Amino acid sequence: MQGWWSITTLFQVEKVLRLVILIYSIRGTMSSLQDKFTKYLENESIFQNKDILSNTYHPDDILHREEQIDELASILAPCLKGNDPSNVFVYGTVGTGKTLVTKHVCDELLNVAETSPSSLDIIYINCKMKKVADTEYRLSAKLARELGAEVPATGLPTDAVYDRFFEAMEEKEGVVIIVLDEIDALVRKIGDDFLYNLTRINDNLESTKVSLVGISNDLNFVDYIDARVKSSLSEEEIIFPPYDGMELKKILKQRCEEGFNDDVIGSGVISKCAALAASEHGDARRAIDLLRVAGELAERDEKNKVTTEYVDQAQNKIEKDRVVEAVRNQPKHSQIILYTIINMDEGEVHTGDVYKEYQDQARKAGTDPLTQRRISDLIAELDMLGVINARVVSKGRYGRTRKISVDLDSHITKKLSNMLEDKFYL
DNA sequence: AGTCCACAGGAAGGGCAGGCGA
DNA sequence: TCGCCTGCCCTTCCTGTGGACT
Repeated sequence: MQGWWSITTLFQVEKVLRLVILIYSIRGTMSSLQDKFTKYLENESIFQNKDILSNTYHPDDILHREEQIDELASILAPCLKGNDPSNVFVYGTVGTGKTLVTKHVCDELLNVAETSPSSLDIIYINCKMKKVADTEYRLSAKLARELGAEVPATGLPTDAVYDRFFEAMEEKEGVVIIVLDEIDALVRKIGDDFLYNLTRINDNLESTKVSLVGISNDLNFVDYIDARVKSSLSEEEIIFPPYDGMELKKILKQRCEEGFNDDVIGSGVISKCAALAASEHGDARRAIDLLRVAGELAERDEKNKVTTEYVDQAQNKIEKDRVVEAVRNQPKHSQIILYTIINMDEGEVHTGDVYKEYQDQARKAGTDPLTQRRISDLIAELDMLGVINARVVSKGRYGRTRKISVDLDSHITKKLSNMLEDKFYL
């Protein structure tokens, strides 16, 4: 028999102590969490109705878009008498109210159509949504499903899916309006053949009439589609100009009145949000985001007033969240490349240098490196995402390459680097 | 003016997984 | 079960590019 202070006993004592500490720390954390939640419940929220500050909220009164609403309504009105309206192409930069106005007019149309003799169906598709309109198969399957047909996620020949879509369309016996939001993304992914077929669909249908509403952020989009599609799609065009600072202020004021409690918004907050958003192409979505996030940050600090300092913090937070989320959703090798670029620490680097370094990092992460061709595409994708800045340059007889740099704040790159380091044990 | 470099980027196709229909 | 079809990720092969160098 060993003495009281034998090694085994010491280990046992240590284990018991660790357990006691763990229990106490868990109990401590739980009680502090409970305190936090209780305090949160006790504090009065600065928000009256936070949903109003969300981008999915549809206000009854859409400010500064009366002209566009009226125009779109006039174009689509013939469908109430069973006639096919002209195709419409709606365009304007991000956050100018295109989708909001289109949905608003469509909702009103459906309301009135309930009492009209002819049948009306409206299909709304956001072509930028992943797994929805990134292939011909998926888009035609989505349209067919919206019309009530059953189409499997894969397995059928594309022609068969087209057939089901046409059959479902024919069965409607009325007017169908197809709204394709972010239509430029659709064309970039699958070309304009599908769009051509859609614009010609009325030639092949007997009892149903179809009208297309295309919505695009890209003002030059129509320049790179087939001329026949262009003339057909752009029978009518509605342009959404960016909001100016004053218009944004009115929109924000409207949302503040309904979204926040009285006297919560400090002086200069609305003006600052409006000014920041106006400098980014008059983006109302951005302005509302800034306001909401500023409110959330103030509430987190247990303050009952949103000040301009919180708007600055909100601006940083939105940018940081956007980048981190975008990177988190990237494939493994894109993340390793980004980690490589961030840590090369040379300001601007070239594709060849990045590739050499990436090969080492990929092996460290326990994976086989991809080919340079594939990496070239992944670098281009990161550039498209706005995470890095990559521009093609010629170095004369030393070749053509991309100059790559990270175009982000140092605290964001640090956060990304740590996140990727932990993930891949680099 | 011609050559050369180091890629960019298009096209074609392989391999795999998932799903359908006979 | 098997053949066929899809999407996705990737490789291989190839042509094109633009400016420094000769």
